[in-house]
Amino acid sequence: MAVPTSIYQTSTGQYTATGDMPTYQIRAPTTALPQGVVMAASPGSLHSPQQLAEEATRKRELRLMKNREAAKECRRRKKEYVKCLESRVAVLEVQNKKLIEELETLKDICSPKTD
DNA sequence: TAACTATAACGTCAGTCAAG
DNA sequence: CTTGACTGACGTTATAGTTA
Repeated sequence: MAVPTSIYQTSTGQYTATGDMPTYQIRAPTTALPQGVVMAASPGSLHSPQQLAEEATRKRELRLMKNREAAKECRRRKKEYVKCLESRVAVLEVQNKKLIEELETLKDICSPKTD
């Protein structure tokens, strides 16, 4: 099943906002591990099925923990992006209102008098 | 006050994509 | 091809507001 890519996602995964608003490019390499993460022993030192199972479990827990953090960060960025869009909507609505008013004024000025 | 509803935040899975 | 980061989708949980 194909998962549709987000309409607000660039090819590199950053959120973008068009127009005057800032562009988010905050994807940074995550080098630091969360506290409490123990690095694996080198693969060559694993032998017994017991050790292999423990290694698999450890890898899974590490993956889940990283994904947990990634999901939090992803949601935070998305919220920020939505906020950004909302404030842009507000600005454009004000702009639009002003332009409509200006248009009405110009119409009044330019329309032939009918007395 | 208990039962219900709406909403937000979360954790996990599965899929995509870019880099190596 | 493999791997790691990212993110949509889904189910769960917590919390606040509403109603009988």
